[in-house]
Amino acid sequence: MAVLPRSSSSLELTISVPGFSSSPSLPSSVKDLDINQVPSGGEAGADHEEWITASMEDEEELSNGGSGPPRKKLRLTKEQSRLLEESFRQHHTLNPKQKETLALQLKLKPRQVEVWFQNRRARSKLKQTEMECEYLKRWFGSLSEQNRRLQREVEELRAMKVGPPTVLSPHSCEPLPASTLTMCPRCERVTTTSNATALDKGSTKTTAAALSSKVPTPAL
DNA sequence: GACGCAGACTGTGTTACGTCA
DNA sequence: AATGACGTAACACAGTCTGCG
Repeated sequence: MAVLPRSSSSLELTISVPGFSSSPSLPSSVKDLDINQVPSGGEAGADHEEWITASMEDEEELSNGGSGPPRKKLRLTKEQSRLLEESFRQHHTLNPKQKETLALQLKLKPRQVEVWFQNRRARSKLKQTEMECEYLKRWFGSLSEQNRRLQREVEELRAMKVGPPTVLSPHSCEPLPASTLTMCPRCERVTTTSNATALDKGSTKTTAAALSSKVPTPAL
């Protein structure tokens, strides 16, 4: 049997939350979390996994005999789960040939392999969505805090009646009137109404704060 | 008994393919 | 021969049910 590669081409979600990179309050499950990682830890009854019910190979017609026996449920063995996970890491969908091969290998029915992959895809997606939700909540909190800081700074500057920040024009090396500086509300880039490049080397407190605190786009 | 996990099922939408007028 | 309508099978997905620990 071929040894499957460890590194996967599967879904990988790496999250770094601005301002939370080393926060002790940030659960390690959120930062750098790989949802494809098989949860480790002592599985209850680790080796007892057998078919909880009798093997289902020869009784697929029994389950729907009108008032037949209740739906039976198998429990995959650790080895079966491991192989399925490895396969899932390689590709999230199976073509009929792969499904058949895997089913033979696992001594399962192709339908069971198919169902397992369907569930695995669905639950991966669910986990990913939950993580993204959590991430966005934290990001929102970070941005809110940043917004408060900036508002406070603006208030302080207003209270001090500090003159507008001085920015040198890259062309003339003359100070630009700060009244031409604007903050784009959508992209949060500082621009000037008269010369958009004027701020490239801006060094005032306000602009430096605005630029250094610019939050990177989340890599989701 | 409540709860979460995971295997299984159901309903629906999409796509590919064959048939026929 | 080319084309569009139609039926069917296979598949993926979302939602749900349900057995089990």
